[in-house]
Amino acid sequence: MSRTTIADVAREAGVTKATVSHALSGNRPISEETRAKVLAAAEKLNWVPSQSARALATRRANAVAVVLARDPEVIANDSFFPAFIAGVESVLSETETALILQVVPDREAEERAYRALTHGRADGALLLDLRDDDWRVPFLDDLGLPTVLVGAYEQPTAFSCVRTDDAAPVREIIGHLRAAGHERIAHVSGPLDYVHSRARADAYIATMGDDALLREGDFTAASGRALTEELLALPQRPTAIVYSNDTMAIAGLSFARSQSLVIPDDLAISGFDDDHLSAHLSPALTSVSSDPAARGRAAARLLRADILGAHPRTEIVDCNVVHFRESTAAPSTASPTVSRRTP
Amino acid sequence: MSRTTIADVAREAGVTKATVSHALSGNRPISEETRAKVLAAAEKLNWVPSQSARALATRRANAVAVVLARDPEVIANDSFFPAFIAGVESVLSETETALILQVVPDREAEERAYRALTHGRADGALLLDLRDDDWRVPFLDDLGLPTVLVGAYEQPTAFSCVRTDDAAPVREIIGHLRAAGHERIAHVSGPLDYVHSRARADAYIATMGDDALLREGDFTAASGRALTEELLALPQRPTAIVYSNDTMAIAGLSFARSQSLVIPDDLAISGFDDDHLSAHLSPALTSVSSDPAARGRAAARLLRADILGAHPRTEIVDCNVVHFRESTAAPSTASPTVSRRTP
DNA sequence: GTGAAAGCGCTAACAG
DNA sequence: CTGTTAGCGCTTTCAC
Repeated sequence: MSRTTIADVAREAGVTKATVSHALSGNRPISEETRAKVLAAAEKLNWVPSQSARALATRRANAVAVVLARDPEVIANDSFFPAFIAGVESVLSETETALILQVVPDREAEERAYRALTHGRADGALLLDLRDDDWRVPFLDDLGLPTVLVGAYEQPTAFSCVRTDDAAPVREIIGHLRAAGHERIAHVSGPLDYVHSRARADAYIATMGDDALLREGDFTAASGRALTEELLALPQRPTAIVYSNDTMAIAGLSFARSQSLVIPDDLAISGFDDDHLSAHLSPALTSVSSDPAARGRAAARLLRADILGAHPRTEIVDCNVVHFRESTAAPSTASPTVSRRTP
Repeated sequence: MSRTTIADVAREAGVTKATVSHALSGNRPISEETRAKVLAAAEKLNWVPSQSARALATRRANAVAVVLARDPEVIANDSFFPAFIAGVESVLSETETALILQVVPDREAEERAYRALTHGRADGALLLDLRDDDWRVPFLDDLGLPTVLVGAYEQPTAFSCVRTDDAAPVREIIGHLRAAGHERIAHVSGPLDYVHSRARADAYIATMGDDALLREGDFTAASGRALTEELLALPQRPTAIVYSNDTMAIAGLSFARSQSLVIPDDLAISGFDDDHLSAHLSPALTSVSSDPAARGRAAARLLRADILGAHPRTEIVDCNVVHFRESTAAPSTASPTVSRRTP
């Protein structure tokens, strides 16, 4: 392992440890000459400062954390997460900051995880899957851990926040469906205590005027199927269903088909998240893409600023784009189109 | 932050720091009575040992790393990765071990990342996306970082390895296609320097007898489309194409359709990885599921053992299952079937 | 501009 | 069974 330490480098360069340290950090003026000597020695000995020693001395871990309290199966089927992480990483790597990922089974484990992280493992955290009145927000505030909320958290908070407008695409889809003559438009939401599910459902209710055709799912294929079955069994069945993710939409589409309904003639369908395969389904699925990587980048930048002591702020990353495809096309419509950016 | 230290707890409990340390670690016999006092004090002061101090003292980071040198877009569209990580985490969380994720743009950055990790950030690494003669293998060996290879690495190595049999499902699919009367069966592979692409392509060549209809793609939809176009333009076009992932298969399927070919009547198609939407396509896509979570768990367990000083060993996680669906069904075949485990 | 020395918070000999 | 004493490898005052 790391047998060579800063002392070896100092000896090799003929200076003291302090000089080596400063030559690398630039925290105090160093003559060009000695700096060169130090760098040469470091290079020669192939030395890299120990992160753990540095973390202890500076009280900074140079790492941020994402703790996920999700079922592994849900993680595996989520198209948002990997792209989000990729975005986060692209920013963190600029400053040699590591990303610590932790998946926990329950709340107790999650609290323990955050406590451990706070004490020397991470300098900040990214909070996903926000819920109304999320317990983690005051908890992390208490812990004093810099945190960025990803999602439209409504309660007052001192944390930075990356939001998107989830309502606009819902309004746009419903508008599109209505223009095509649809009146009985249903919505299959995600769990309504998630703020993003809630925002979409609220936009649906506001646009439709009531929640008679709203059904609460849980983002799994199973719930998409079950709720579609329920909706199609209504005396006045809906002619269109707006789903809160692609997985549920596909499951619903399959079920509707198994009942000999033709999509979109008998039933129009739209999803959310724009899974990379959705455009290739047949019929191609109308969905909302949301540039998770852009949101990851924004979140990472805000967190970095917060850790450095900046004032928390909210950034709106408006990247939701509705892709209208065959699953909502009127029978005559030929080629799929992409809408402009949602306003 | 962590203002309370082990000294505070020791004072509160009326013992020394060493006793506190051992009361928690169990590294030496402690009377039930003092242990209780210590735990009570720790609880009261809400103390959690500092990871960075512990890491420095024990020369162990209690973390393992995964470094990914991939394009963010590829990460976002990969169905293997999130499930694999979830599996890894399920094992790591048992021992409070953190997972450090790092995405790097190029080889230079990757080397730096591994160097930094070795020095106090991580105790081991998981290597994905293995290539023939992968430079990382000797490099990490040099660094002395315990490592587990995920994939069928063929060169001699002192590292532990989690392998699967990628050849068996390819043979099974080709056998199935031949039984259905197909003779001109093509293969669109991933980059052939990836060991898993290579293994699948080799199985294809061995089974077919030649590589006349083998085309090398890069796992992206664009390459799937382009190579399908190329294959379908042949004087004697193939009647079946075996793709090395679902993304390329779907892109190929879309293209074939745009040429008015009927799937599977005019062209049979199969994928790999069994994306969660693949079963819902129309026609449903024949694909190979490989339980990435199981492989993640196996890799994490091997790595933990290696870090503890166990002898490296190779574990075969045989979890590839071919799901025969409509895209390879003979026109008459009614319902999709699932094969037995590949032998 | 550089050196010397004192920690950061914990673990691990070594005593007793 | 418990206390004492050194460090782990770095950063950071404080002198010079």
